[in-house]
Amino acid sequence: MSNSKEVTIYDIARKLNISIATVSRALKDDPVVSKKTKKKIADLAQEMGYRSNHFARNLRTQRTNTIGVIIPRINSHFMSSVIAGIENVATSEGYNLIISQSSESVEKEMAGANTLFNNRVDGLLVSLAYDTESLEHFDPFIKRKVPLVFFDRTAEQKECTSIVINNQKAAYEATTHLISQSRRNIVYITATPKRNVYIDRLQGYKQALADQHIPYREDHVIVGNLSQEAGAEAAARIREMQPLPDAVFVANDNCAVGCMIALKQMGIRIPEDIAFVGFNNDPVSRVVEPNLTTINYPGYEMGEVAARNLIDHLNGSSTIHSTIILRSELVLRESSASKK
Amino acid sequence: MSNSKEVTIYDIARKLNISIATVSRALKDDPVVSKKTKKKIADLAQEMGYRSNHFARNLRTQRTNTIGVIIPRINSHFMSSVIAGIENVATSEGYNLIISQSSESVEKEMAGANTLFNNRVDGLLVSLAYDTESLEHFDPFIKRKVPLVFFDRTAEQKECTSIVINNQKAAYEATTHLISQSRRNIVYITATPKRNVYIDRLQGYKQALADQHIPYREDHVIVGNLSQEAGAEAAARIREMQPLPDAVFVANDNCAVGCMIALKQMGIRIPEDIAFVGFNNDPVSRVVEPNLTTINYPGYEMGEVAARNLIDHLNGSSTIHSTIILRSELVLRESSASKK
DNA sequence: TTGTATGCGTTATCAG
DNA sequence: CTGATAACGCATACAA
Repeated sequence: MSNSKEVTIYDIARKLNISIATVSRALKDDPVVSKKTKKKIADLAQEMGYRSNHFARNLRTQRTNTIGVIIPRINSHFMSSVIAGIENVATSEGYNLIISQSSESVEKEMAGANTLFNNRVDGLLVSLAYDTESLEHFDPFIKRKVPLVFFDRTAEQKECTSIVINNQKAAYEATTHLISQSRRNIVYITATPKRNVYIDRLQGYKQALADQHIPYREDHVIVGNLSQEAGAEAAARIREMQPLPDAVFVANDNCAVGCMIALKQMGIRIPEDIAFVGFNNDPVSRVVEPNLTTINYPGYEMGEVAARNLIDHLNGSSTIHSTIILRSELVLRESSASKK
Repeated sequence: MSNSKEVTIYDIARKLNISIATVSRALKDDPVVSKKTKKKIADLAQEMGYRSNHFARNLRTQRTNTIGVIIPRINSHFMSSVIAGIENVATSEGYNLIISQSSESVEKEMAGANTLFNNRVDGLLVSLAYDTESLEHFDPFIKRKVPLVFFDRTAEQKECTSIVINNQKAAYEATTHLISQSRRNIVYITATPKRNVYIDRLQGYKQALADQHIPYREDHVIVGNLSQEAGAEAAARIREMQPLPDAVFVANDNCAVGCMIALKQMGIRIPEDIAFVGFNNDPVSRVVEPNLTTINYPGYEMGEVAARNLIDHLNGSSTIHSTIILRSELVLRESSASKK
């Protein structure tokens, strides 16, 4: 049993007394080679444990069948769902995935982009770090015509598709919903509004207030990193506000939950005293008490759509959309019920 | 600006009037080439936008600098933490990751193994699907001496390292803790005890009962898929038990939470009527009310250790451990407080 | 310290 | 339908 040497098309050709060209063609299922020899070759390849050498092939064809993914953090419910969706489509289409985390750092994002560039990925899926501003580190891809698809945390970039939800509309609906529950003193907890998602949500919040003739108050916007801890800190600030706000809209369920728990410990009742709406429809939103009203953000689907779009692009079979907007919707739960 | 053609070491050599061998060596920082020429080459490479061709290199060296990962599901808190840990170590060591999800299906696991084999990954990190029994699909790797590291969901396999926690001990402690809180009628919710983790945990549960002279009752073991829904179904069964159990140990926080919520809706008080202990220290365990006592399972660390071990292995710098056991510990919270 | 020559396993071009 | 042969870009044994 010779198990330490790879079998190549040369080995197959030799045994069958034919040329490597024919073997290569047969293995590719090229219609030009006869069914008979094809079968012979396939059988022997199987028997000898042949596996094609991707490197030789890639070296020759200049393609890698690999997709690069750059994301801020892999271990959040939303992002891991996105990845799962991407993986699903990519695998079924014969693409491999190389994943790189930026950990919300521009430097790491640049390093990751560089690595993926050197790996010659066929295409790139990107969700940007919080404070990425310049997109220069993606120039090499653009120059080489490597297709780039942004999702969730996107940026304006010529010739690149973006996959998003309508963040402004979602935030508008969330806020309007709170107002419809007779809340008028509505705090908004968010991350720094630099990135599209946070800019748009803030916009939606403001617009909803304006449409209902409620003055926008800057001191009602609390900026943090949207962690559970940030939620608890926000709770402390809310506690001090005069008068006590009667609603809180949070750009992230996790943070909302941290805030709710902290407020409850202070004896504040939810939703009686303060109503809550979160964002993402993270599993915790159905565990916290009361259950959290939130925006359903279809992560898995977003991953599938992003991967599908990129692959279509690679196959040349894609009309280029500049932006794809997925449906999101408000999920009503107890945390935003009317005041008693 | 010629941006459509890749620059190679030939281009550099030609411009500098030296041989490609020297360029190749300089780029590898081979000590045999003089500092001066090295500098010249590095500068020009930079200026010309040279990037090394991994495929040509891999074709030559027979290494890929790629690690394959096979996991049941990427979108759980535990697994995405593991992946994050793996990614962190792998990237810093210059390895790429190819990730494949089995979705708990043996077939997909086999397909994934096959793909990764064809991709000639240098090494493999695996967490097995629920009901994988035969490990034949990993034979190709073993034959080719591709190192294999199992983590969490492991199996006995010669020459492979396993990274685990002491599941039996953890379950033993959890159960003993419940008994120490004066609970004696303890239900255990688990997945089918086929895979090591579930076999060991069941063993720990039984042992704890035995050591405290509490008879083991088969009808107190509820088997399901450990989802939140399974937890709710388990709650219905628990509700029917005569007498009502006074404690529940669950092999997974998510499922525990589903069960708790369902029981609470039935008017059963936690922990007064029934105490709970979960497993994993998932974020939901700190959100559910009362907060869930659980076993802290260090996912991120497990990912780091697994990747580190594999890479050490690849570098030949590893003493081969057959099993590495990470520390886990019981985290006490309100769900398992003493009866009033 | 540098250069020459060869092969890694494919695919693609041309000729039969 | 099949075969011979030239790239693809790099690393390295051997020579100088």
